[in-house]
Amino acid sequence: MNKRSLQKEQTREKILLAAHRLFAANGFATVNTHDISVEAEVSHGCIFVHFPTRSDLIIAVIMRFGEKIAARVHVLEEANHSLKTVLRAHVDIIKENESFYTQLLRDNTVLPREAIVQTIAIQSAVSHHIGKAAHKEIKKGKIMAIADDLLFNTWMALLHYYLTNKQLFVVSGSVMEKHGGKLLDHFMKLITIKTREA
Amino acid sequence: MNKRSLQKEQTREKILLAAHRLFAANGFATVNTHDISVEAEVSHGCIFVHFPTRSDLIIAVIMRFGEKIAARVHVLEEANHSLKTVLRAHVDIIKENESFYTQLLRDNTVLPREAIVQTIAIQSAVSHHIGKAAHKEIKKGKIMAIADDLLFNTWMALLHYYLTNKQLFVVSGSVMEKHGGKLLDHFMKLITIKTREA
DNA sequence: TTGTATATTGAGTATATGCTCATTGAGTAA
DNA sequence: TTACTCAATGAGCATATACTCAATATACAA
Repeated sequence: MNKRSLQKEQTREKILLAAHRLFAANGFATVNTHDISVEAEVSHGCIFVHFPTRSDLIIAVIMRFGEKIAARVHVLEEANHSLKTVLRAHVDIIKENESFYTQLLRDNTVLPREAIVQTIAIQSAVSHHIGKAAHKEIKKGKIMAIADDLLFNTWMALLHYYLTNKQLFVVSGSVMEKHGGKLLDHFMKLITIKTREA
Repeated sequence: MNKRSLQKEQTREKILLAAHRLFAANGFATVNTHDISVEAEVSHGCIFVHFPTRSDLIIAVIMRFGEKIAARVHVLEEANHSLKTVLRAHVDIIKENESFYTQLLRDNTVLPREAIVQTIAIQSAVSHHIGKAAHKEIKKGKIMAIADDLLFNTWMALLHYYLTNKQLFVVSGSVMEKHGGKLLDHFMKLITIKTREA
């Protein structure tokens, strides 16, 4: 690979990273291509050399994010984790990417179609692992028999509610950091079958 | 009141109703003032005679919506309803205003600050009634002892998740119509204390 | 009936922003 | 060294859209 195409690759990378940072901080709707070019320290026109349209750039940033998350989720595949372990890992993955993930939820309606498909794909992967772990514990009689979709949706709903309404729960910083553990315990308590002692 | 100011009032009303209809159908971010003037059958400039800025119009529409909901919620005040009855009423109120309410959730980030305050006020009113009904049933030992905020947030989270991700649950029409009952039963099952028979 | 007040109009302005393209200059191959 | 290639530039274009304002039409007061 020669110096020229290496340089091009690096510029593309700078733009992607700058866009990711700005989207995570300010959302997809408010960040414009000019802001991105300044943050990436390239000219405005340079953006369009690498990405034909603003939408294409957004899609590229989200696709890359999706791959990163997918790789993280994939680690759950091998081992035979308990439901609580899987959910804790889920919280951790979100925590590591909280800003960007939150904007993805908040600005979902203004995203290009391909980007929305990607966000759904991420959730499907998570759903698979949660469903698998839940099944085992339902069989063992540890947790209540709840339809797959309701169990998953209730968990996702809780996380998404805290993320998208962040301002209600923390002044600044990570919601998952502050409330993730509590949410996990709460959810487990709701679905666990209480065995009466004595 | 003379004919002239009556006419003015009617025009203002036409604009508010038209804006409400378009916002409910297409969201706050995508509907522009021109579309609203066409829907209201007034000139574009007329919008700004009644509302100095687009934001002011949005705030007016949302304030009116908030008052409408508050009046509906207020009915719960008097009687000594069970938690399930209160939640069912909540689902019904949302169902009656589902399109607009959903857009309010979806476009929350692009709304003017005053409008966001209003949406929080609506939720506070509901929260109050749910909390009151829940307390009684916790005392009676019918439902689990869960912190007020977690109980309310879990319920809101479920509803909001189904509303904002509508496309996952219905092809068209009302999500609450189709899933409201199921969600209610599911939530009650989660928080109810299971008494072992025999 | 006539003059004034005002609700409404719609062409026009200001601005934001995605996108283009002729130009530049550094890298590459002969 | 020289001719060519192409990544990068940034001034400029096209469009969308919130908002203005002089002109108009209608209601009201005398």
